[in-house]
Amino acid sequence: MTGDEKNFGTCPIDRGLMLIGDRWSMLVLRDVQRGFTRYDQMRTSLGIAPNILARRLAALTEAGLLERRRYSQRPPRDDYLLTEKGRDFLPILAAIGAWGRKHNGGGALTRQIDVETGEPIRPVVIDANTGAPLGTRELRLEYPD
Amino acid sequence: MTGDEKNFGTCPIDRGLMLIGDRWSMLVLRDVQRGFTRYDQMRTSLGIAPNILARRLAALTEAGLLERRRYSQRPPRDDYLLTEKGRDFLPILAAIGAWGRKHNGGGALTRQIDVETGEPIRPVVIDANTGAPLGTRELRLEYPD
DNA sequence: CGGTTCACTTGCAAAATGATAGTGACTGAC
DNA sequence: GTCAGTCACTATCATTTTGCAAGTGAACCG
Repeated sequence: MTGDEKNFGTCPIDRGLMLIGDRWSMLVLRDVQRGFTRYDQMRTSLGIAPNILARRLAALTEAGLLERRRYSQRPPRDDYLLTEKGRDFLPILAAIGAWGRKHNGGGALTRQIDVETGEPIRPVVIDANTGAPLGTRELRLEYPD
Repeated sequence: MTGDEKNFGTCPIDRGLMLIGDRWSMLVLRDVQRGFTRYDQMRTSLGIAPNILARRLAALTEAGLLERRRYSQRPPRDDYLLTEKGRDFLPILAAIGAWGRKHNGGGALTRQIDVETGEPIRPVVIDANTGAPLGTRELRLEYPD
């Protein structure tokens, strides 16, 4: 370990970012979660250029985070739904949101409320093995053979 | 709520992504966590163009996730350290890594090991109020007044 | 048949990214 | 003291991506 070797390809973070490593993709996912599943809803909600949105939707569909579904035969119209892969990413968006609220959160911001308790959620990343929040215990990197 | 209003500015995810919404920034943060705190270590580790790395480091420093520290007077050399804001983001990188491993994880990948238990960590985002993993309970969005 | 909605596509300008070469401060070796 | 070498960039230019504005085509509604 000299500190200057490439580890492209073996890093799971990199693998994740290959599929959604840009701002618009994440915001599209957020919109779909909110129920803005149609092209025009997203376009007006995000204020994104139409060609860019079309490309992002195609990329996210290609990457398997979204799938197109025909929700109306007449007129023929599709919307975009989260796949399991896409739904699995939503907790990360919530964590980014919590971080954004803490560190860049001037003014009133939207919150996610747990319907049952009525309380705003407070997303925290823990290690499922120990139950401890990440950042509270010492970690070490292990490289593959 | 008709489904087509703009909520730019009140979304905490958006606020978060304003500060680190791109691939290189996240990979730089990852490298700093690994102990690659110097310019040339990151450049060779990431395979990034020098001008791009310089710009990312400046942006991350400007955004308050990194800070420059003079670690040698002769020759004068700086490295980049995580601020609290930057350290707070690391659990999110771990969560992205877990997602990348699950959904785009062919081949052997690096892992983070809990030093005390010797086990690989399994990052999960929970709601600190209920302790339940996100995605297991129903949520609702609340908009600010 | 004319107007409207939805979901884009096309064409072009602007901005970001990336490759390559070069610069300047310094060190350490001869 | 000069000379190769390291480190941390900057400068220049090509390529790629993004973004805006306008247009297109299918379908429906009156």
